[in-house]
Amino acid sequence: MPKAYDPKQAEQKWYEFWFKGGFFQAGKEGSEEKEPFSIVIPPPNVTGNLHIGHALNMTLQDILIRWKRMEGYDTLWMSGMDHAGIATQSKVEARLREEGISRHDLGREKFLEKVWEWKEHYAQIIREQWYKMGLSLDYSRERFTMDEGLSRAVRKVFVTLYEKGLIYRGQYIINWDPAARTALSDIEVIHKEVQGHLYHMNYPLKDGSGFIRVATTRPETMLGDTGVAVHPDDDRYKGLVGQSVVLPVVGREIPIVADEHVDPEFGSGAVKITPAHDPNDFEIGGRHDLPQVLVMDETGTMNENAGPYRGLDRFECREKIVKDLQDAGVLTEIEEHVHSVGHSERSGAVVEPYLSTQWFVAMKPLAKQAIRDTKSGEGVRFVPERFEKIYLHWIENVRDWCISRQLWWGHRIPAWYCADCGETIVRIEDPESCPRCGGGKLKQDEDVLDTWFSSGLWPFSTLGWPQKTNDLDRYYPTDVLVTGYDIIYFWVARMIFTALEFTGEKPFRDVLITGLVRDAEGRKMSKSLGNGVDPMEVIDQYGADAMRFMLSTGYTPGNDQRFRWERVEAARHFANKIWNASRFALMHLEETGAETLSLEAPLSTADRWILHRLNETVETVTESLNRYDFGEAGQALYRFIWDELCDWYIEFAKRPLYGEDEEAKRVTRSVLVYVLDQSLRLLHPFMPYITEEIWQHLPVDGESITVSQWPQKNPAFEATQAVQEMRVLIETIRAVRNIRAEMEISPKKQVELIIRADGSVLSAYRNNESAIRRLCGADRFQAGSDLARPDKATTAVVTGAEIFIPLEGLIDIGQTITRLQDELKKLDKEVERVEKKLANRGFVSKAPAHIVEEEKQKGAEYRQKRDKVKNRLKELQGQDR
RNA sequence: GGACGGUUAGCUCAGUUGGGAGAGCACCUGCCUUACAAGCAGGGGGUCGCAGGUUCGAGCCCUGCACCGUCCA
Repeated sequence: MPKAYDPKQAEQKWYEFWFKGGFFQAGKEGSEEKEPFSIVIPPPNVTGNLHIGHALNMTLQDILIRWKRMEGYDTLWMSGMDHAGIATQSKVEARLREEGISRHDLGREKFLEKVWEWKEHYAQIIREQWYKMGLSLDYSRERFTMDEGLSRAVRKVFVTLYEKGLIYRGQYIINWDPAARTALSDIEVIHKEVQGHLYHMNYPLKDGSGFIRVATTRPETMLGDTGVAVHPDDDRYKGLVGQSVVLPVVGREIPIVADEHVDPEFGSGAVKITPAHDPNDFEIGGRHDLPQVLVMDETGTMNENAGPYRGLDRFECREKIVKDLQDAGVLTEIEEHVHSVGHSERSGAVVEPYLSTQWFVAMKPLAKQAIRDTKSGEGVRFVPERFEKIYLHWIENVRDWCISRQLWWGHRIPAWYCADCGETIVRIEDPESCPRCGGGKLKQDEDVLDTWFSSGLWPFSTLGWPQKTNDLDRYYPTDVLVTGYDIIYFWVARMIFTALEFTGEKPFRDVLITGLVRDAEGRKMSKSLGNGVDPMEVIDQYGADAMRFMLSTGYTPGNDQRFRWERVEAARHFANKIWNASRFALMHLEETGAETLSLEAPLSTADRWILHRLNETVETVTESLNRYDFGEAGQALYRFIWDELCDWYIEFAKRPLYGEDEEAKRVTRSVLVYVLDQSLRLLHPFMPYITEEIWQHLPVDGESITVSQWPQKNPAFEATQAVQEMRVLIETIRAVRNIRAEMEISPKKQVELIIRADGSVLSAYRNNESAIRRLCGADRFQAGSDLARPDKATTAVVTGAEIFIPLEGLIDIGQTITRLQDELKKLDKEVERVEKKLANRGFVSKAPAHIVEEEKQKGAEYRQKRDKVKNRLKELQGQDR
């Protein structure tokens, strides 16, 4: 094995091995008796490359799947991608634009061919990125939202909801994206605070008796005004209700109406009403039968109703109309005003509230069951819990969902209109003729469905629904969904509604919510800032395992994390550490091969200690994963492997391994192989490649670590005595090293070590003499209960023992005195603290007995240590004079 | 305006039923010691945002405030 781990060489090799071995495939022969465990992938958009957020999300899922697979479940990680309507279509259109053509030049059919080509191209890129990340997706089941099967599911849902009256078509104010030229749903609109203006205008009363003053942030919409509204209780305007004003520029006569909805506190208390360009005005207009006048077209350009402003962009129009109205004395005041303006989530364009005919889903009836479930505690469990409130608040206030999009790329709405009688026909199968008049002139609705309509069916449509397939039966409902908090409304909530409605079950038991991966400065990664991190670049530089470990550990669930290259580097160092520990182990295994661990064999203190600690680590890692606490699991593994296995166990093991005692060698090798094997298994879900690479070198049975058994806690490994002994040994070795460092004793120089102790502590020293000699750099060693204090020796005191290092006069005693005085100060403080606590009657009577007992023991230890230090000081100070 | 998250070592962050403040990186010192210099050994560094409260005991629970951030209206 080479000195450093080379990810590139391992990654491709093992991924191919796994892939060919079919380890990722669910429901293979022999898995019938296993319990199923399933996750569906949040399908990435086929728009392009995966970003680091995907890498995080996918890594977490892969950890869960690999872990459960090792625990013996029949695991399914459903693979697939999303057609991503607007996003994909606009990318393809942009590409075409470079060639100087528009989608209209091509026509619908030809354009869609181009999009399918694009899809195939990027799907392959995405698959390759999945491979590189080491993901154990079931590729044999990969789905696409526009597959035939999934499209059937979409139609089935659409038709069923239509027949129940939960899908309807109508003319309402929707959010219009003038750049993408399509309707949007409410949640596709991002509201941003914008510094704008409030324009005050005086509309002249028809009878010439004066003006009524209105205020607006959007003066260009005045062209579409069809009324002025005031609050019915507003005394200022009581006499004016029922009268008319003459709309400036347009000359239209419009009524003054009274409506409860008007806020008398805002502006002058009178508002202009533009029913075709504002949702509130639409409502008010409806109540008062006001006409609806659209003044813009679908691109945000003023139309023929805008009179002289026709042909102007809406923002140009604003500037011009403000000037004109000022000149005319209508617009009398402009105030600075901060208000919230909707922007398209996709195109970034300012969204236009726009009157148009669209399809909607009535959400309230669908939300009912989901709300009931959550309130009764039977709903989907959110991890972390706090996201449940966010979800609940949204479903309780959900509004109807505009699902039609004026795009070509997507599921075409299964509605046909009869040219002869005007009938609307909604069918799963394409109709041949009109069922009402028998006419054959049917035209399908031009629009497609919101992408999220099909994504909302993902957990069951991918498993074959509406057909009753084996997969659906076996793997549905799924166990957990892993996704970001940014799509709780878009996706998670909608999956829950539709699943409850169409399958009668929750789509998943738990939903694990992840935070965002931000840049090192804490900013959101974005294309415009150019601060995004490409996961492929990270893998290229540090390996997939390092990236996975960095992303999945060391942060809090649900919180954002910052991407820092130093942390990836630290993860790579960790991988390398394991690599070298394994090299060490394999070096000693070469000659003899495998050894089976036997607890009957004469195990050393270190052997029993590391097995005990392994036991605890198995428990911590398993329990943490059960809680989805990847950070804790990762930390436990890091500490165990680096601090305990490498820094202590292996150092202790060197004595027997390099020694002459063949039995001791055998025993040590058996423990080392066992602990390494088990550690690699625990680490495998996090770092699949390096663990497989090493595991394949180890003399253990099994085809692949991927399908090896997950470690179990072994009660026979309990060894509290060994833990106590190791504590003393480690404390002693540290004390000696500390002395050596402070006294500047060269690492090469051997010293003499005399330890005074008795009872079990003494036997611990005697049993581990050679390890202590090695790790303390002591070529002469004595331990006993009644050893004489040597002259000219420096001293340290550890729990239950005194340590002497004779120094042959080359060291000044003053240094030792200073060190012991510092030590004494610390101990005095500790003793004082404990005694104060124990003197507190409240503490002794109210604190739990075991806590009080612990304090007493600590107190005894500190006092004992302190007394020893004091005695030594006295002796030394006497000697110094 | 409402809700939520954050504020802990120079930096990035852990800290799970309240019981002696931790990690990684950075920093200082000494080491190419026969797994690993991507390493080893030793070391310095924090009034846990502020103010109250509950408790024998608060980084952790309660109240208020400040600042940063997110979502919703």
